[in-house]
Amino acid sequence: MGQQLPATSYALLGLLSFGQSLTAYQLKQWADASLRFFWVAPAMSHVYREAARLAEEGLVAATDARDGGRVVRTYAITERGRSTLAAWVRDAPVDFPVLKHTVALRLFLGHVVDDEHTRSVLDDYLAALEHRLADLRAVRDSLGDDPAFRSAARVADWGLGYYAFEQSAAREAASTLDDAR
Amino acid sequence: MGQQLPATSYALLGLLSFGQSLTAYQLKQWADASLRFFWVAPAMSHVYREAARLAEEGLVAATDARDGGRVVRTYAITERGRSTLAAWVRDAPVDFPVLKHTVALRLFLGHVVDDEHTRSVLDDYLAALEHRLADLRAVRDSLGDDPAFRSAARVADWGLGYYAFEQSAAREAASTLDDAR
DNA sequence: ACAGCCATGTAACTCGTTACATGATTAC
DNA sequence: GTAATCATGTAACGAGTTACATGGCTGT
Repeated sequence: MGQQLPATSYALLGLLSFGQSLTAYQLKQWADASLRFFWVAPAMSHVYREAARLAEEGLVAATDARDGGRVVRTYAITERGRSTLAAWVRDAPVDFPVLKHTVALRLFLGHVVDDEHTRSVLDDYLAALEHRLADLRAVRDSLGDDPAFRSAARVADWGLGYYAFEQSAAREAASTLDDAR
Repeated sequence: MGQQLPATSYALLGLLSFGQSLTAYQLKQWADASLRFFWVAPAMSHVYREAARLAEEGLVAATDARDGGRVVRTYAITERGRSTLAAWVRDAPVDFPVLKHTVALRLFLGHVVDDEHTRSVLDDYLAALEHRLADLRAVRDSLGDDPAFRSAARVADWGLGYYAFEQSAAREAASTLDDAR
């Protein structure tokens, strides 16, 4: 009956709160397609460990099914899981987002290299942003205005705004670099 | 001659690249005042460990001075440290920022609670943002337009823009919650 | 005298990663 | 047949945290 799980556990538990039962493998896929935009996408082995822990805590129920020659383990959220999750979403104190922004760190240390190098880091970042933005846009489109995914859609919109901001900030930083010459 | 250090090591090494020698304690203070806005602020004990490692690698040089009855260990970046840092800033592949955004996660899971609870999470977040923004604004002001801190100032501006974006995104999310009623 | 900050670390632990290992199913 | 994907895990490690422990200096 351990409480106060790490946030990643709640994140995975949360993926099971949308109604479907999922295998650890599928959980990882959903994490890559959704959590990744505002949270860390946990490694496969991490997902297996977390799923096992949630099952131990009784927050999810595991069902083994035989699919031909192999056994597939599927997880479903339990009543207790649902209420534990709700309590966390409702009552946890807000904690401030943590950013691990390597590009910003390298910009911060720009004085140790020539500006053209920093400039090219920003260009690479802008290219990477383009890809992420396309991925997220696809996710957002798939959510549509289905009321079941309204909360997810809100976060997707937030993410789209964030990426757009990152683009403009990177472009702005690049232009101040160009001005400096 | 270990290479490819974790980014946090480069971050701390980078704090020593601004010209001053610092104790581990001061390193922690500088990290809290600067890195914190776009990177994790490492725990005190973490800083001590990293400082020791950097010294072992020859990237920083430690000097012990006697200050009355106690010994104070001060770190300065070495030539090798400076070139290692520059090589990382210049040549490391861009890696995409990772966000650990608990508020977004809770918004994502909004369907498990009543909207008013999600709404209050957003309000708490807006209040926290206000504080952060004030802190960062003070940092930004202290940098002025001193050319020695031009790169740092660019990142501070980026951060200010980010917090402003977060405010507008949180307000927007809050207003779609209100509309839903 | 006492509080609060400066200063330095160690120990134990958790989170999260990469590497390793295995094997069944599906599509070409 | 063979490659890709589905599926499940273990082992070893590294990053980062909190708790613990110590003691000097500084201001009131």
